[in-house]
Amino acid sequence: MRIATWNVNSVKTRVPRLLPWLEDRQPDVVCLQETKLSDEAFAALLGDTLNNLGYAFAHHGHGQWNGVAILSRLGLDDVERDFTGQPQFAGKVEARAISATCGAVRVHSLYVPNGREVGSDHFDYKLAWLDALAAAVAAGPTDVALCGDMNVAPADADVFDPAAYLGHTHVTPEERARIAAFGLVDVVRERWPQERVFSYWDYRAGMFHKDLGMRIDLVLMSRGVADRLAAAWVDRQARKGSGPSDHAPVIVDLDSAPDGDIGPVVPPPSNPIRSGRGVRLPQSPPL
DNA sequence: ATGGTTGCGCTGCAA
Repeated sequence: MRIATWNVNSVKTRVPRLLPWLEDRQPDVVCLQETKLSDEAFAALLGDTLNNLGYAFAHHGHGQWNGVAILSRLGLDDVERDFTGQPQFAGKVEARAISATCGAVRVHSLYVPNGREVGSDHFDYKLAWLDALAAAVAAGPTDVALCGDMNVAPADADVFDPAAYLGHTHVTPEERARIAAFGLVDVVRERWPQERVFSYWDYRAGMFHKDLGMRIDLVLMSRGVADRLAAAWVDRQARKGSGPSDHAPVIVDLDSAPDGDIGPVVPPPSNPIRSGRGVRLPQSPPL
């Protein structure tokens, strides 16, 4: 089971990158963020194409800003738009969260508020949003994957220069405490504990070329799901070339569930992180 | 090449 998450920064603009990427990477479940479309526009743009590729999909968007989706060819059940207690901003619940059950895992596609400036109304909104999400997830199924643009770098190693971010959002103790409070496994960092691995690079000033980025697109899994990990990596190829998003996809492969309800039963390896079993693409270093 | 970029949507804001 291959799960991917990608902030595409406008799915309409990104169609020429998204469709070849789906063909190349063959993800079973895809979480998209910043689609910037209404549900109707998303269905009109991609509905037939996705169905022909074997994906069911659920989209949640109001157009122009935000917008999230889940694509799945392993089932897409009990779709929920927003989450219980989701805070509003400027009097509105924004389209930043959608969840569904795919292959016995409760999958969330999330676009956490940016926060803008530390101490701003938007920053308070970000913290409240993460608190409410944690409560909602805790009340839900045990086997869970939070996927998306969390807009938080969990540790100093997740930014190119911690000093450059002092006083900025994405790195404050308050934001990092919210990520830790989920009590979930950050699977890319667990798999690559010492590597320089980013998922976002500003478009400006040649930041990607110089590999000056941040790791803010995360896959956070409950322990039982993370124990099935076969691979976890950032697909930097998707950030290269013409017309990329400013974010790269994160791709996670899971071995079959112990109950064998997805494909053949495979006993869990004694060390699933290092075994490399089930890898369908080379475990290239994240650079 | 005297250059912070891109997307949305039409003016400047959000990221």
